[in-house]
Amino acid sequence: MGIKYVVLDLETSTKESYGRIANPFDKDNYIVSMGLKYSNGRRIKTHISQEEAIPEGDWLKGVGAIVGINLKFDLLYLWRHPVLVNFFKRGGRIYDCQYARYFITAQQEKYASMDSMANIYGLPLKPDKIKEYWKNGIDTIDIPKQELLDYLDHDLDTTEGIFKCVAKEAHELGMTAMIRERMDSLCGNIEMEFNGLKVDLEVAERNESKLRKEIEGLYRELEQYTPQLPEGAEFNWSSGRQLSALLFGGPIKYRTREPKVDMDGKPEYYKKTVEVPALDPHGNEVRYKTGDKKGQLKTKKVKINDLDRPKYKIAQTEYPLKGLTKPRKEWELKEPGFYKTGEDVIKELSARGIEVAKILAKLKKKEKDLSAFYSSGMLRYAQDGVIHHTLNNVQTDTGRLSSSKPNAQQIPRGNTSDVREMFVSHFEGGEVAEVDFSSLEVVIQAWISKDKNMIQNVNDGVDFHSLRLAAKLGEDYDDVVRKAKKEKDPYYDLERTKAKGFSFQRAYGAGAKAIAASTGMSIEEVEAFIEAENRMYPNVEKYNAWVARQVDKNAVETGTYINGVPVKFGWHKATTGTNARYGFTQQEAPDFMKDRGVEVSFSPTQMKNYSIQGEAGGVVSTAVGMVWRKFVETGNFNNTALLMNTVHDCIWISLAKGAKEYVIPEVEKAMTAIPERYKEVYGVDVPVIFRVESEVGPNMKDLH
DNA sequence: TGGGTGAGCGCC
DNA sequence: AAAAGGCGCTCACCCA
Repeated sequence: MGIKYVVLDLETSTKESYGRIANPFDKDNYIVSMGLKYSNGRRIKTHISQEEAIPEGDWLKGVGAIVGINLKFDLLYLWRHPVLVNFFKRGGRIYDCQYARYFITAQQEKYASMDSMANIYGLPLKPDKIKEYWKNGIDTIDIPKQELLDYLDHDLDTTEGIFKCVAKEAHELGMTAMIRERMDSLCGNIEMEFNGLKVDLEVAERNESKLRKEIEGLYRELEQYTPQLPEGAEFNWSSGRQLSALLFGGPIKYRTREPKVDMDGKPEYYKKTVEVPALDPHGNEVRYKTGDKKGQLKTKKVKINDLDRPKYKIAQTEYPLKGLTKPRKEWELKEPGFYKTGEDVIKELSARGIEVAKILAKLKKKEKDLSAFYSSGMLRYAQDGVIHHTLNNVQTDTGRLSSSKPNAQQIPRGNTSDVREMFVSHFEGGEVAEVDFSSLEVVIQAWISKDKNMIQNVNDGVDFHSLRLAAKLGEDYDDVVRKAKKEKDPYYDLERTKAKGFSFQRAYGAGAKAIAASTGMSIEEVEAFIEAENRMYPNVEKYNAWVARQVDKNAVETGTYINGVPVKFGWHKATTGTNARYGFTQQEAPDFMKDRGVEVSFSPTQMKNYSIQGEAGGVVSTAVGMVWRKFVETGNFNNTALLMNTVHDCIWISLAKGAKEYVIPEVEKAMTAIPERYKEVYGVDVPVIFRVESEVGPNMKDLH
């Protein structure tokens, strides 16, 4: 008879490094105590002071699932332990109560703690005493053994209690299957963090110094444009406000150090202590008459002004600049008199023929790369040439992952910078790969809206940008594709690019005005696109309206207020069979709504977007889970491949030489098997096809 | 000096 | 008629 589950909890040393508390990748951290509570009631507790921290033998024998809270933390300490590896190999699963709680609350409860959940479910809270030890900087190892083990017992019992409550709630909400899928995906994420991103430090260093030289060159070009400022002020090209003043006129604020003077106008100094001869009342030196120091000069200590260290005061001074051109009104910042100096603004100024703007455009991109992605940024997380990023699984409103310390989901794309060149294979002479879902958001939009035409178009593999253009122009799709893509007819090429901009923003729920503003199209032109879109895919609008109705129907007051009006929270369920939920909190209404007496409202753009983003996240999550299982089953393809990262619609893999031949097809097979998987897990028919594109290369920049 | 905020920008 | 979605990081700037 198998054991249904075991509750797992570790107490570890708590050294923080590389942005991680109790960093599992730090050689100095270790397991102090390990607790296991099996569903049959048996317990195992260890303590490093008396035995091995990890029990002997197969402590997961016959176990179905490991239960815990924020299991990623504990499992990273045990990730390559043979007992755990074998457990997964024979189909073992995990159940992270924090992750489950996140989903049953429509992603509203992020990082739910044991205490917060114990509170909700009426279970005993953690004893404060142990927390006090940690708070006072006591190492885990120095906490009295029995106290720590009692604490561990408490955690095991409470976790088990929480598990039962969360699982019950999930079941009642029809979310058991979805949560089960997500747990395999979480394992995939743990594997990715464990392996991390492998960095070629030589390439990193080379590219960084190249970038520094380029930036220096651009600064030299900027010199002739640097305004003359008074003594003590230095113009800072990376300050938005100073740039605004240079371009559009305004004050340069700067600090000066001025000598501090006393009430009489005399300069003040820091004091120093000196020894001076002690004098008798007549002003003569005094010598010791007896004792060890007999005959020596008597001295005393006095404080005098240290003339080397005058006191300064910091004064805030302003110097006005005339400006080079007129700003647009819409560029104005909250702080009056200052204007945006971002990419869009710089672009327009370049178009106006302002030379300095052209240099600035290049400089900004390079400075961003340097500060965010090289030694002062992302690269400082490299531990022995590996960046162990954190994939946050309980962070977003939509159920997507986020990444931090560092954020490995915002590394510049290969065509815009060299940053990706430093990311290489974990295997000597190996390769890296990125496998993407093709146009995932459009596929999901078609699926969740159940729009027949859109589904048809997705499955036919049409070029949506050309199709949208064709619909707008009232021309034949095939003609447009030919002219825009094959013949590269300048007009059609440009128009298709515009349609592309439209597509992305439409997926985010943007309105005509916003799309017009950012694409440079006229409002009429955008509206023509929207009309064509609504004619082609009528169900999308219907779906959006349905979402809004559901959210309204499920709305309850939150207990908070905006301008005295109660704020509501509403939600809707996914239409894909996952039973995922998407939650929305009312926000302060825009002015035109307020004019009609509406103070707070749900954001239509959020309501249009969350389920697209979230269900896409669900698909990727399922894929990561399946792919991870394949890696487990094959022992990382006999140790020739490693999962590295995932970025919303793709998976990154490290490959040994030659491994792509057998690894990539398996990954593609798993990712394109979403319909079969959803049928099996949720019992639903998925109407859309999932396509993937794989790219392989020596590094993440040069992929083909 | 350290925390919070806004702007800007990297990814999807 | 009317609302451009989700993240995390760095910098400048302000304030305590």
